[in-house]
Amino acid sequence: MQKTGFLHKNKAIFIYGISSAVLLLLLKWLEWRFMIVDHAMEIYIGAIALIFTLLGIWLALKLSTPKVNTVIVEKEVFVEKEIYLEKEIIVEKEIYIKENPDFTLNEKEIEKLGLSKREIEVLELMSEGFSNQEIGERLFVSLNTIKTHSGNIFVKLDVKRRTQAVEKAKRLSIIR
Amino acid sequence: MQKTGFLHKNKAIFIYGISSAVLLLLLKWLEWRFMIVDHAMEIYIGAIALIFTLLGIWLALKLSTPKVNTVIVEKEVFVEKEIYLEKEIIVEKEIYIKENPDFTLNEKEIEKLGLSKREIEVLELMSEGFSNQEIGERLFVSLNTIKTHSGNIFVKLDVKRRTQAVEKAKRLSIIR
DNA sequence: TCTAAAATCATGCTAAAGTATGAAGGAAAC
DNA sequence: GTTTCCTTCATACTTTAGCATGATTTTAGA
Repeated sequence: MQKTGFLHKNKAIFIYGISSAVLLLLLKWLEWRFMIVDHAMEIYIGAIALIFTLLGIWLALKLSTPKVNTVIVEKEVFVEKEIYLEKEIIVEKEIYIKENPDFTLNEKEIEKLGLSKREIEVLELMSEGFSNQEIGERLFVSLNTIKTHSGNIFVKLDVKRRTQAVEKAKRLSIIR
Repeated sequence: MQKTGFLHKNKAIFIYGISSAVLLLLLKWLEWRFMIVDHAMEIYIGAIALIFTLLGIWLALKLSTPKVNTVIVEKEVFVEKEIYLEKEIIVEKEIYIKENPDFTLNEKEIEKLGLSKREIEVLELMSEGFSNQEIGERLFVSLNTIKTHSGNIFVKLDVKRRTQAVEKAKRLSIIR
């Protein structure tokens, strides 16, 4: 998994390495054919050039890779679902994103903003795309109540619209 | 278009190829010049080793640096101020949230849904919490145009509201 | 060059969202 | 026992969002 990933990511480098090797061989062959210079010397030089190029590449990658590895946090995983229907093989690949596994609720932020339990509930349903009416139905309260809640949420989050509220709440890890 | 794209993408490789060719010519010349000198060989080999090592490092860094850049994108969230009055020590903590580093745009999904470039743009601004009016101003088009776009987006995404559209688009990796 | 898709804009309308204000019951804090 | 905050609900109003429909202009592909 990691090796293939490495190969894939550094494809250009390997392509270069291989192509330069091929080119060197070609040049060697041409030299051999026309007997211009001493072969042993040329092969020696070529080998050194190639080896030290690869050494340089290896060195650079070895020294720079750790940086990348420490920063990468794998968040998304794709799950593919295939549906086969009778004779006609309809393959529908629906791709979902798994929920962020390393989500930690930012309770400190909630407290700082002064958001109540109920407001968080409303916020969560908002983020799932429910209308105020639907949220009210789910929480068994009236539309007006949800409007009041959402209004208070906007004030506390210092935003103007629900879309902004959701964006900010997610950014602050108040909701998933 | 494709050829230029290839050239552009592998620019570093071609630059490297050309420069190494030039270097080889230079070394060739040096070889002829110092053929008589005793320690020419050692110097020659050493120079080649050094130069090709450096070139290898340069090549590797050139090709791997962009990956590093895309990984460490950070977004400012808020500034937390803790003020201690007794000792008059003011501590400022800046807290950031990392943007998802391994986001890959799901172009297959975009194509399947038939979303146009402009619609994606509108979708992105929507996800940032902008109103239709504001989106229109940012894209230099009228409110009505954005309404048309957003309507088309909802149909294509099979949703009823903008909040749902944003939620689904994020889930499908159509937007960040 | 012709054509289909994309992008633009408009009007009229309905639905939903958001604002402002007030009020009342209940629980926890002081 | 009063105060404070949370939750609930209401009314009235403004703004924004969304729907349906039609039309024009660009743009890009066959």
